[in-house]
Amino acid sequence: MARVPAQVRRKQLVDAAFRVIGKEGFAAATTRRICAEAGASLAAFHYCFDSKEELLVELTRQTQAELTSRHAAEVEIGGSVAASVRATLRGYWETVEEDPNRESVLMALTQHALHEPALAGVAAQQYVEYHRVAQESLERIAAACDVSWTLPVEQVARMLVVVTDGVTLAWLVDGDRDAALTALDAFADGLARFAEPAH
Amino acid sequence: MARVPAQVRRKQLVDAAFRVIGKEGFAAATTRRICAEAGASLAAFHYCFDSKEELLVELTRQTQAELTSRHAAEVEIGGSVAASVRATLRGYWETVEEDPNRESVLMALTQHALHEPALAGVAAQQYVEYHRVAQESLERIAAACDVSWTLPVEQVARMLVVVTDGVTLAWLVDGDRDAALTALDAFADGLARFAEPAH
DNA sequence: AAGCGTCCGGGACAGTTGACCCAGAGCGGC
DNA sequence: GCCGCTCTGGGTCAACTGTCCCGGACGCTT
Repeated sequence: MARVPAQVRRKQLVDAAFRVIGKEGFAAATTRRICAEAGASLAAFHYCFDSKEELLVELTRQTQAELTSRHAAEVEIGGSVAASVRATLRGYWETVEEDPNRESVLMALTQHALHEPALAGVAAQQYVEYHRVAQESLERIAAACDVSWTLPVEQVARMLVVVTDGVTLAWLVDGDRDAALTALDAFADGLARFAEPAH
Repeated sequence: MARVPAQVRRKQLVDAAFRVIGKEGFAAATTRRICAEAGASLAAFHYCFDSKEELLVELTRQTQAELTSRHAAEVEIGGSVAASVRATLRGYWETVEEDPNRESVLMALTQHALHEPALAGVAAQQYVEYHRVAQESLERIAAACDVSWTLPVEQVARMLVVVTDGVTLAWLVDGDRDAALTALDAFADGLARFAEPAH
């Protein structure tokens, strides 16, 4: 087997875990399965990580970081508020379709974190981050379209996250892409009505 | 140990599994842990169920049945559309708060089902059922308030489910009850705007 | 070429898991 | 009483889990 620096090996293992969970579910992500996917040995695993838990924490952080970094990517904003919200939501959807497993993995990790004290903080922080990114998007929209939100912006941000999570969950279950996009657009219109011309 | 008819034992085991998953997560739901919670022996388990999987299927069905039966419970409808949608969503929220674990369990089961061919159908059907119940509620509202939906009702139904799922998921993670209720109300107002006076 | 820290291979460990088995206890009907 | 069905106790099984260890291979520095 190739000789690889520990830090590179770490990333290989994290990526392998991501693939395994996405393809076969959280329960399938045993140390052996992950190592096989990464083309590494068990010894390499425990050389790089003190425990499986440590791998999981790293995986959660990395997956979340990837997601929010894409969210932050620029989407064309301007014109009507509805169009801007729509573009934002569609931007999110692109990241989902780009790697359909990412959301599946994130849900599994969240689910796991709810009952694992060591991960609880990570999951909660993950959500704080989501809300922050959503809020930023909304503030950019308000500035670009010269409107203000009739509800506290944190509240609209939470609604945005609710929509993305809910739509994604439904899509994971029934795989109805068209319905997901339609719902996303309709919600965009709905949310846009919480904006009024800035005075 | 008490001598119990097999059918009663089945229900005891299903209920026990529900409690274990709710309290300690899906991974903790081993046959032994479930039996301990139910006060039964492993032999009793395999006398009642051919396999653990069978227990899981039964659990999914039962949990889902409980949920939808509560949904169908009457909520005061009438007055404005917004008030009716709000009452509907708040009715849902009551069932969540009544047993906070139910949603947690349902999410775990859904997550599990996504990667377990034997359960895949169950999860998908569960969602079909949700949409059906949501659609019924919307149609009752339309009739009671003498309005019609400006979007296909199946579409609004999906949005309703998206909202409940999304709000619930966020709440499971951060436990912010007030934010959940606020979001629910705001979404109710938003959804109500997809109604127009019947002509 | 020698030495040394970094990394890996294979094997082993104790613990846990789902599943199973069989002898026998309880209880209703004959 | 006895029979037969339903249920239970305790034990066993192979498979799998996360973790650990030790000897040795690599490749850089000197």
